[in-house]
Amino acid sequence: MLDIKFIRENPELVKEAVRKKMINFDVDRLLQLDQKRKELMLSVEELNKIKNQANKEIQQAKDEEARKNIIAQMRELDRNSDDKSQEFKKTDEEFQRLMLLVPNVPDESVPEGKCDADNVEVKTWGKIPQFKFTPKDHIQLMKDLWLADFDRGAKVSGFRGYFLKKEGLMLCMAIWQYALDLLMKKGFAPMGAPAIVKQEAMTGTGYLPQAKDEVYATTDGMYLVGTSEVPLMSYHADEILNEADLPIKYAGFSPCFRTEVGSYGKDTQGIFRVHEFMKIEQVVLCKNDKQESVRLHEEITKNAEEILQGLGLPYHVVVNCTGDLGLGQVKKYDIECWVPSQNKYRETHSSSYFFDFQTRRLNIRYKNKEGKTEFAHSLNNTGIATPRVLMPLLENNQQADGSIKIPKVLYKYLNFKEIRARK
RNA sequence: GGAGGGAUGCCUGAGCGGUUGAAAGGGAUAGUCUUGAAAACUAUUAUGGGGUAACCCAUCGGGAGUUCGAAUCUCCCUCCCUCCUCCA
Repeated sequence: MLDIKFIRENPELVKEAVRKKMINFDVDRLLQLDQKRKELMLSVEELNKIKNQANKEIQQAKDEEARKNIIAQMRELDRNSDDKSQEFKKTDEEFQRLMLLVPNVPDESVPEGKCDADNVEVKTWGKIPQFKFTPKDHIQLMKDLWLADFDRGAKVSGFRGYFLKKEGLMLCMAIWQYALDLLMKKGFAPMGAPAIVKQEAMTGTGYLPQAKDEVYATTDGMYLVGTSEVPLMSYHADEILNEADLPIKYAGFSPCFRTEVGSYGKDTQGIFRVHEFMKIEQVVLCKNDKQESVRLHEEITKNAEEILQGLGLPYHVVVNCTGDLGLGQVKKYDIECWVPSQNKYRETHSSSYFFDFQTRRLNIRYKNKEGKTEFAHSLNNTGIATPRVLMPLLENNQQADGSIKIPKVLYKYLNFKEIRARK
C-alpha cells in the first residue's frame, strides 16, 4: 500500500506505474474518492463535535425539562448525521478497497517491458557444461535413478503430483541444511513458519486481493501460503520495532502451495512447477531508507548466488522488467539456473524489495533515533527451493554412465557422493 | 469437539453508563540535588486524522447494536488461559 499523501502529490508517477506494470487501475477515480472521503469525514466530525457538546450539556442540565429539550434537538440532529455517516462509511470502504490495488512505483533502473521475455540479463556465472553424450532431462534421470515417482504422484495427488524417493528426498534435505547453514552464517535467524495463515497475512503481503486465484484456501477460511515470506512478514505485524534491532533477517522454512492457475500447459512434467514444495526464504526488515533497501537487495541476491556457486550450478541474473513485477515490488532480480535439457536458464530464485508497501499493509513500524515511528522497509529472496533446484542440479551433474555427481558442499550432510544407476 | 475465565496505554493493573483518553504502580526521558553514581524530589511520557494555531475528531482485541451518551450493557467474531475430550 502506498501513502495516500504520496499518491495525491505524485499522481503522474502512480499512473506511470500502473501503465508500466500493465495493471488495470484508475488513479483519478481513487483521487476523486479520496477528495469525497475527506469532505465527508469533515462533516461527520463536525456533527460529532456538536453531539459531543450537546451530551455535555445534558449532563449539566439543571432540570428534567432542559434535559428533554436538548435530547429532542439531538434526535433531530441524528437523522441528518446518520445519512452522512452511512455515506462516509460506504465511501471509506470503497477507498480502502482501491488503496489495496494501487501498485508500487518501479525503480528508475527497471527496464520497461511486458513479460519475462523482456527481462534483461545483468550477470552470468559458471560454465555451461558440454556433454560428450546425449544428456537426459531431469525427469528421465529421476525415473532412472528412482529419485521420484511421478505416475503414482499423479495417482495419489493428481496433476503435478509427485513422490520424492530415496536419494531424491535425502538430497533435498541435504540442500536445506546446506542453505540454512550458509544463511545462518550471514546472520539470518532460522524460522519454521506456519503455512496455514489468516487472510490478514495474505493481504498484508500483497497476495490478496490481487492474486486470489493463485492461492489455496482451506474449508475454514484460512489460506495456504505460497512462500514463508507471508507468515514471516506477518510475524511483526502491528509491532513497533527498535531501529537498533534493524535489519532483521530471517531464513524461513516452510512448505509452499501454489495453484498454478494460468500456468496450464507450462512445465507440466517433472518437478519444476508443482503445487507443493519446500522453500528456505530470506526475509529482511530494514529502516526506511532507499539506500539501505538497495544495499540489502544486492546482499540477499549475493547470498542466493553464493548458495548456487557452492552447488556449482551455472546461472545468470536478470533484472525483471516492469511488466514482470508484482504489485508491491520496486525492483526484482530473478536468478535462473542453466537447464541443459531445455538449453536455457530457468528461474530458481526471485529477489525483490518493496520499500514500505508491505509494512504499511501490515503496520510494521520502528522507532527511529529521533523517537519518531516510521514504517520499516521489507525485502525477500529465495534461499533455496526444492525440488525445483534438483532440475538444474541433476541435469548439470549427470555423467556419461547415467550417474549423478553430488556437489562437495553437500558431502557433510549425506552418506553418498554420487547417485548410481539401479539395475 | 464440550464447559468456564479473560483481552484496557511501553509493562503490571483499576475502572458506578456521563469532565475517564482513561486511576495507581513500574519503566523510560529530562531537570533539581551530587565530585560522580544511587536515592529522593519535580516534570514529561499512546496512536492516527484535520487545522498556521487555539483546538477538534477517532481509538480501551475486532465488528454490529441498545442509549441523548458505552472502556462500562447486548450480540457476533478473533485471540489467550483453565478443565474435560481427542491426538502426531
